[in-house]
Amino acid sequence: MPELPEVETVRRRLLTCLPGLLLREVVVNDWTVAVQTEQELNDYLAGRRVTGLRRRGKYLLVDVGPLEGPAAGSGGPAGDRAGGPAAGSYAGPSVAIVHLRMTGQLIFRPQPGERPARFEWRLEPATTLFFQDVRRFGRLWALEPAAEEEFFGSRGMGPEPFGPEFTTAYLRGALRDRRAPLKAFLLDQRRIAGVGNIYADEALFRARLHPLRSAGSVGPREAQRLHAAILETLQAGIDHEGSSIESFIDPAGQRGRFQEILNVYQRTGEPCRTCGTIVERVVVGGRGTHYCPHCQPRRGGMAAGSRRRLGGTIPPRSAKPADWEAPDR
DNA sequence: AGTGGCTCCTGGCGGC
DNA sequence: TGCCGCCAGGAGCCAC
Repeated sequence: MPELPEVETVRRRLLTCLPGLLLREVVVNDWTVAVQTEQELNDYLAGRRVTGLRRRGKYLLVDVGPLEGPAAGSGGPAGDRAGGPAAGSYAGPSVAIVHLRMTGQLIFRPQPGERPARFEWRLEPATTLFFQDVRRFGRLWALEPAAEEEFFGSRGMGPEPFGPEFTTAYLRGALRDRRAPLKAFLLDQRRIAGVGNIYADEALFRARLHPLRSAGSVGPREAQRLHAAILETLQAGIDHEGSSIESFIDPAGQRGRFQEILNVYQRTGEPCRTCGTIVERVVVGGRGTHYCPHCQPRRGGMAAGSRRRLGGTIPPRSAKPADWEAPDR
């Protein structure tokens, strides 16, 4: 599932082929992914040249320049408005915002693939950017650059992990007095933008913190460890071009490699790579959560309800399998 | 305000 | 073999 490293991988790949191309037309084939009408999307995006690609948390932003061609000086594209807030005669630069959610894929190629594209960007010279999305959770928006701040502000997006705001001091302050489990805290985009289920589990393992510890129980040194672990885990994800656990592929059809070095995520019942203890799974906030009970001990305050979730007893440390060998480190 | 739970959505999988 | 029900999860929404 696309999280910050996967979206960053998509951004970097598109950066090699998309800028400079003219977006001729946006075609919407599935209205569940389009928040606006096709007309409005085209009012903002059609007839414009791609000027850049950015990322904000798990959102991909495609910048386009002002309207080009014969329509540019004549009050914008023709055609009846289909309703909703109108771009009208807007001819300035715009930004397209894409969220891949669970299974969204942006595929850059000349021909459609086997799966139906939820939307298509017809480009010049003749190529198309296809948006495929099995579960149809992905979304596309188009707006004026001036509306971008409001777009993210209304969602309460937290700081970028690699931005200047995300410091150890910020993290300590954000954790303070929160009773929610650490895992739920990391998934909350209002606290830190871009962390999802895979990288939350992996960051907590790296920081040696139990996912059910209440956020407020984390001490200053632990917060420092968590801060470093979040950055290291996300950077490792980017370096490995994302995790292809379910369906992630980048715009060139390449799979990521981060799943090959996962420590705990979806490794329930397998030995921890560090100590050999069997990796366990618990549900936190409705999300599958994986951890090593030895490397991520329960000491420190546990979030409300977590004792019951774990059955009220400390799980016994599992014996190392006979054929287990310590990995080279 | 903070927190937890439900919902959307569909392919894959286990159980019968 | 075929059918049924469950599971996966990002983010928005709602209830407490």
